[in-house]
Amino acid sequence: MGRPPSSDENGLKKGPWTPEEDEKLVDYIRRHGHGSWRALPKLAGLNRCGKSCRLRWTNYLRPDIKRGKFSEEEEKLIINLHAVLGNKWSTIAGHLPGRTDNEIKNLWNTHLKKKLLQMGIDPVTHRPRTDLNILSNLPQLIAAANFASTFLSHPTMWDTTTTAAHSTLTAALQPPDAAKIQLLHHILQVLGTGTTPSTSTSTPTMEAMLNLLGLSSISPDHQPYILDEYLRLVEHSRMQGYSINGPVGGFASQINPTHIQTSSTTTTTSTFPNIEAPRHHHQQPVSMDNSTYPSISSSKLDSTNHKNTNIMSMVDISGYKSTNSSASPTNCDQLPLLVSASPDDHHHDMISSSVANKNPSNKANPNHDIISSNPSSATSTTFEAWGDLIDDETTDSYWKDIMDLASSQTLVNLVD
DNA sequence: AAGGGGCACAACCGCCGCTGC
DNA sequence: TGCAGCGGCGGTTGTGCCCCT
Repeated sequence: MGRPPSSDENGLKKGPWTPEEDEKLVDYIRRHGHGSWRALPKLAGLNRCGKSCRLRWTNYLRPDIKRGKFSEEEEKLIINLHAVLGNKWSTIAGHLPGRTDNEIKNLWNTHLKKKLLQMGIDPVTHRPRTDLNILSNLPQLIAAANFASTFLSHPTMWDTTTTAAHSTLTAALQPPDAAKIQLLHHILQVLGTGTTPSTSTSTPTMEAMLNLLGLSSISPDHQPYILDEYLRLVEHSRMQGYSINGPVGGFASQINPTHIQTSSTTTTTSTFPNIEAPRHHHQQPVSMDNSTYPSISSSKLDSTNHKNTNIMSMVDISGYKSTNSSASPTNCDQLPLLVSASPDDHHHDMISSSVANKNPSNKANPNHDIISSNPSSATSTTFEAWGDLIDDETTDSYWKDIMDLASSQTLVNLVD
């Protein structure tokens, strides 16, 4: 462990300390105190720089150092303190007798950070991870994708506003992003059922589907139409050669219209007539086929019976709610407070964390009250949400994080 | 049994702020 | 007031160990 023995340009030794050096240092400090660290090495007969001696003493040789595994209480305390103080390791260490800042820093970087990430908590902000904020926007994003698909298929529907959205969305739906769409489907599938298609025997209700897709604010008259588009998008992805593997395919098959149920009735195949039978527009890309929507006139959702089975509420970050009102350093029984994950916070988080990176003193988090995420109050429009996503220069990292997330059981745990 | 990857952690590096001259 | 020295701090690196394949 440590580094190979080496020396700097002044001939001073660097690297791991030998037992002899340790003994010399301890012996000297016991008899004389450390005094000036700069002068100490010479006086103690050490061929080290003062800084190296100081670090060795404070991080390793000090007699009051408690070594060994951190207890669960200590870990909780560190998390709580970090929520309040940020990366002020020395201050945090001051609250843990016998522990050094270096030790705590190492523990944080190798252990606690991952632990929080696994819990879906951003270790920097101690808020629900921003990718989860993105996830809270996914219904809107998917709805936007559906609209895009709609516009692609119905140029006559375009007006100046939608044309702009269309071009944005068309770009967003280019092949490289088909994989993203597939991933979105996958995630939504997980969010929607809390299980994988291969193991799920449940069928989503129409209400659940609509909420899942963020369509609750859309006129009920148009909802089946949009849903149809959604399924068409899935099919389109298939047709484009972006194989919709298990989960996504399972998702689509789960939405078999013959099994979609409203809260009180089972819809008939007339809602999605193009699902069961081979659909002519499956034979070509979504792009300009304006002969679709055979179902539009006949498909009517029972809008009077629109029970709001809000699937997204299942991933409401209120699940993270902490009951304490302040993250007191002395309260180590609870995990640190978490704050709003409302989509509005997203960019704010990005900015503040960016500022925090410049100014460590800003890393400390105020003890905000928790506001549960509310997809309905998300980014003002679906197009804006989509635009935000695809315009954001950090999009790639979001996707990476989402992929990480999707590959873990975190979401399932959240839903649970 | 061997190799590779991840983890743990000691140690180094560079910057910042305080203090004394 | 400005500057230099020093201590302290946070970030990063490098290496041995351990576990898994």
